Amino acid sequence: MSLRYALLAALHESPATGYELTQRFRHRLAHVWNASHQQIYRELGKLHEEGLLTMTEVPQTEKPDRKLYQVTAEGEQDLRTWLTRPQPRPPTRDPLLVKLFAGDLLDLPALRAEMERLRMGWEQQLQTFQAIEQEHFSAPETLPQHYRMQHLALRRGILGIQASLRWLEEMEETLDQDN
Amino acid sequence: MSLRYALLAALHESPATGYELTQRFRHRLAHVWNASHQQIYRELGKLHEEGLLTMTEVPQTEKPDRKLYQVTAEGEQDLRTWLTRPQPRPPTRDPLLVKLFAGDLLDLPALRAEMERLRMGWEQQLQTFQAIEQEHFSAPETLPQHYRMQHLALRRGILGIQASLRWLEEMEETLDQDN
DNA sequence: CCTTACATGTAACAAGTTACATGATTAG
DNA sequence: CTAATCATGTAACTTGTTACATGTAAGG
Repeated sequence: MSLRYALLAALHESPATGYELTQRFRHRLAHVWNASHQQIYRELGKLHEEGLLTMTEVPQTEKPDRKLYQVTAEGEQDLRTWLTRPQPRPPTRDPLLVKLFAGDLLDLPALRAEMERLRMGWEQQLQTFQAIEQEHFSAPETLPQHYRMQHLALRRGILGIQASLRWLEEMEETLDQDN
Repeated sequence: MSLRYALLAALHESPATGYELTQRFRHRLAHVWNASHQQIYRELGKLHEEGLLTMTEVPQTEKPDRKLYQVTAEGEQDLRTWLTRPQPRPPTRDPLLVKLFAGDLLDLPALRAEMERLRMGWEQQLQTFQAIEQEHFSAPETLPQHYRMQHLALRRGILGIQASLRWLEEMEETLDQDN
């Protein structure tokens, strides 16, 4: 349900094509809402049908035409209404934690390898996030509300990853004791 | 895909009915893998068809018969194999973070109210988790591996919530500056 | 030569949600 | 009288994933 509102919010920031939105979701929105290009194109189609978006075809030579979407007044109103409604918090579904419940069936070397891969991934993502923070949000007080809110979303990502890394350390300690 | 393995792991711990599994998922597995009773019954049916579980009907008077499921050798092997394969980390999809990207359309009073509700929910869950930790995991070194792994999953939940609460504080500060 | 970026999709399937259905017993 | 616990499900729908499809241009 939230995908449509994520799209409306992203398009409210600035009009875009499905392709551009896919990039935004992959990069700036990776720590907020995940969506593949298939989902995005499908949802854009629906939103357009329902009159929440306008679509303008921008012809190109030698490439498929770009389809530029913008939020309509109705779309903005829909988003506004959604924003006032309390949203459920996302359910937890983590395959790695599932593994921990398999007890003695666990393959410890494989688990350690997986943890190591995870750690590298998280550390890299943390660096990316911190670089963005330095570049765009180094003086938060001076920023307009719009950007401060985005900064808060990024902070969430950073704090989450830091907690994950601390947890990994705890895990490694426990596994070392076990041996 | 992981739901089936969560079920196999839970049933490996001890055989159970769909109803009992639903309770476990709601309580002990809430911070690991979420699933509703409909999903659980459906998946148990499939797993049984595929021969990964055996099912024994236990007659009861005046109530529907209980269907007790147990993992077969094949099921255990399937779980073992899955455990050695690296799993993707769960994608992020958080409606509250989506809201932060709506910029000037955000309804700040509604946001504050939502944060307050969230905070209460998290604090309560944290207390629950910490109570479980004290009761079952106060001397982690002395526990068998099986329980130590479950403790690690719980630690993940605790660290995650603590990070969430710290983030909420940051948010409140920012909103207060804004006014 | 191969991959990445650009730019759009369709089709089939798997997973997750919401609503509905039944029926006894116990606790407040 | 009402709600919760026990115990099972079906049906319809929405969301998310995976695989396939097309075609150019630029960079290493």
